[in-house]
Amino acid sequence: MSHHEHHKGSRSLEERCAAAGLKMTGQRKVILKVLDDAEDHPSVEVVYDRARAIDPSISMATVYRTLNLLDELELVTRHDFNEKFSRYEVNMDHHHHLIDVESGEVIEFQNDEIEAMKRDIAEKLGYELVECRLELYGRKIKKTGSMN
Amino acid sequence: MSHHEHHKGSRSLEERCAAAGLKMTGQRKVILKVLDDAEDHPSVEVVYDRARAIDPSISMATVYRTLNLLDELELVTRHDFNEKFSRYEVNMDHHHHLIDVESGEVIEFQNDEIEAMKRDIAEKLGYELVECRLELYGRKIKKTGSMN
DNA sequence: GTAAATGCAAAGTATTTGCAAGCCG
DNA sequence: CGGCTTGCAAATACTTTGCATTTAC
Repeated sequence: MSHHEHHKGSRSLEERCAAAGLKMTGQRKVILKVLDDAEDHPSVEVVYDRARAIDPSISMATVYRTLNLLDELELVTRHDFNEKFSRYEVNMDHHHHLIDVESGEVIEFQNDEIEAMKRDIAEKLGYELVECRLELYGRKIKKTGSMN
Repeated sequence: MSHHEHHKGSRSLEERCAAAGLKMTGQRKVILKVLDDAEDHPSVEVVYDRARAIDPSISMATVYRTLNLLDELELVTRHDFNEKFSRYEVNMDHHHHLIDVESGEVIEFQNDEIEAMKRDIAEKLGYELVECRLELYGRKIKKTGSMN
């Protein structure tokens, strides 16, 4: 299944923003739709491009301001995958990322054992876990035997 | 024990750099010493300040160039702890970080179970684990009962 | 109507780089 | 000596911001 079909209560970003009291301007709607539709982890630049494809009047500043706003509201998550810019993703279910070091492809995964272990480790160090970031960087394993 | 007393074969950064064929200029020696002595995870700015305290002629550009060089040689590790700048750390034993969200304090930890699990997850996704990044962000737990 | 949001351009930060001069090996 | 290093300042790259204008509610 496509992983961005609003599992989380089936509320679109737009609905969640409206609920937060944000004014729904035309530009905002477009940016939110772009984010909602994204199946990847777009950079600001990419969000900007996709938004402009719908409404060319949208400015970079608005994209930045909107993303910062959404980040503060915790409606999106900002990622720094060892690049010089940020990537964004709508905050749906909690998960981590495996980044293909060769292609840059990002794969999402989730693992309950890891979740428990993280909380455990933090606790043992005297901390309550507030947030966390786990990124695996890997190289695709070539299958041997069935060489196609 | 202080964790930077050269466990890794007891070789100082300077020795490891010389072995890599780098020219040992005065500035470089100072920067390497600053890094070797650091018990924390200093930003470029901090490395710069500490280096200048020893030799005021050292420039920011040199600090940046040196850190990039060391990073390429994998003699230091660059971290992005959700700040707008990078922090560096001498590459000793493998470990992860717990960052105190209130004070910014960074605590190092290591856990074999997590290591195994990481490799496992990557493999199940068809990847060979090349690198990884695990950061826990937490809030210090206040002890109840013994209120001091 | 009013506060919030926008576009533009200018400013800000962190980092990199071109170039002439300096220094290690 | 020759090439790696350095300092300086200018250039980059990403992001933020001041301000006048527009817009949602």
